[in-house]
Amino acid sequence: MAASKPIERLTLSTLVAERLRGDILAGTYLPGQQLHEVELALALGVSRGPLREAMQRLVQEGLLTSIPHRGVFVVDLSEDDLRDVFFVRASLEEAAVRRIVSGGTRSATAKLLHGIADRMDKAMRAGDSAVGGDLDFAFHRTLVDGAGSARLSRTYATVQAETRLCLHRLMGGYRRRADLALEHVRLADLIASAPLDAVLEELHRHFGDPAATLRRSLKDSDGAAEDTTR
Amino acid sequence: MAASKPIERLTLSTLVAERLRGDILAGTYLPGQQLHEVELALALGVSRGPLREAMQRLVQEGLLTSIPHRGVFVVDLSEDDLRDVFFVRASLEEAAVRRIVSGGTRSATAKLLHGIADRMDKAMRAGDSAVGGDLDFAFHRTLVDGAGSARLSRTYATVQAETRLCLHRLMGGYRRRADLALEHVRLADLIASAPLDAVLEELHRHFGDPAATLRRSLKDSDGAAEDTTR
DNA sequence: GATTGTCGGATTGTCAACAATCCGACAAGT
DNA sequence: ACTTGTCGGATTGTTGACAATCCGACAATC
Repeated sequence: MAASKPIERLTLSTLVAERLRGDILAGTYLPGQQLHEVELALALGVSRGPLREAMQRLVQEGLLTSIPHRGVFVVDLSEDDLRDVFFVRASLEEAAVRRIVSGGTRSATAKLLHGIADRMDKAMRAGDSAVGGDLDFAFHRTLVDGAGSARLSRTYATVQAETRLCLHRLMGGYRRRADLALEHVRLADLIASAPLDAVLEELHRHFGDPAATLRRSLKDSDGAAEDTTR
Repeated sequence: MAASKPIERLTLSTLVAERLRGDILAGTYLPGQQLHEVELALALGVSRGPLREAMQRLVQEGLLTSIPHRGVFVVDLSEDDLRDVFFVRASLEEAAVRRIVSGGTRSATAKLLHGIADRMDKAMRAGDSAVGGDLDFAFHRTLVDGAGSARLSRTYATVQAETRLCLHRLMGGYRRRADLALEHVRLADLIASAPLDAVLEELHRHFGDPAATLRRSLKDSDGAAEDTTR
């Protein structure tokens, strides 16, 4: 007999949090939009208690903001927020890279990253930006997971969620760029065997300058296939 | 007339979260201890709803862990947890140092840090380890705050809280070491004007090896004035 | 016209009651 | 003796009702 995992129990508040997180990240709600408890509880078929608990979680994750006695609102991220998100994301990814390159997970991580980069290349060639975008996120998440630090990964998840919000809010979504997948392949190559400095340099190049990316994005609002970093 | 700040509204759940956080960090509850909702709500004079919301927050902060239908427990941190906490803390502090040294907050941050280090020195000379310990935490928090990143500071706060838990759980509290305050003075000096590499090197030295620190702490359980890092 | 005061409606915050879950103790069956 | 089934008690999870808060609209006053 195969060994089994314990059955995972999920409270209603957990399920509600997951649903809301997905909807927020999918852009279902406008930035700054208020989530009305009574209306939302009715729509989800739950009472307000678990909904409040769920929203509390998302407030902690940075996706919602709560004003006592006024309500809970979807965050409205500014250009400064974008800069901050990118700064923290970059810091976390760098920390992960430092650990991966100096530790025992280097080749395993590179292998996973190569897998994702290849699938991302295929998706891009097939013109499927949505899948490509998801794989882009997965690439970076896998990179951070490669450090083997639960807390680093958990922190990264929240910041990555905010990145998605920034994409919707400030940049009009994930955009395809011709060589984006190849950049990821290159990163995976470097992570496999390059010196730390070379990896970090490429990572920096890969991120670019968030503000400049934003400005280009706003100028090219009719979609000139310009880069949007993840 | 002086300009006034808006009056801050606090929900009961916020107040409960703050109280619980303080009590947990003060070691009021044993590692792994269950917090019983009915009993605790009675003791705090609130209903279970706000208490549940508060506990949800602390679960997100990593101080509590929730098992559906079983209850909420104070986290029981292992040696691996200690390593992880220290790794993430160090990563965040490094990221802060990189930004401070390359940005415009260098001298202001160093000034604040010097102030704290001096007060810490005085407290240590006066034999007041508790104040010294609090100042030690404040030093590092101020260092991270100097990066001017709200998200970095917020993340650091949660990891620092876990550090305090580790101290209680695994190391028997904050211990005084003769030259600890001077180490902080030295760090503040380096942050004021040294090259990045020198600052980072001293920061690494300052942290030491968490596992070795733990082992020394367990061996010296009768208190040989050995270092406990923050 | 500007300022102050009042009120009602919408919404959030809290509470207490009931439902659901889980675990341990005990009984029954093999 | 070991395994399976049942039940009760303790606790958590959810619900709906009531309390509290806030804001905007409107009236009254200067």
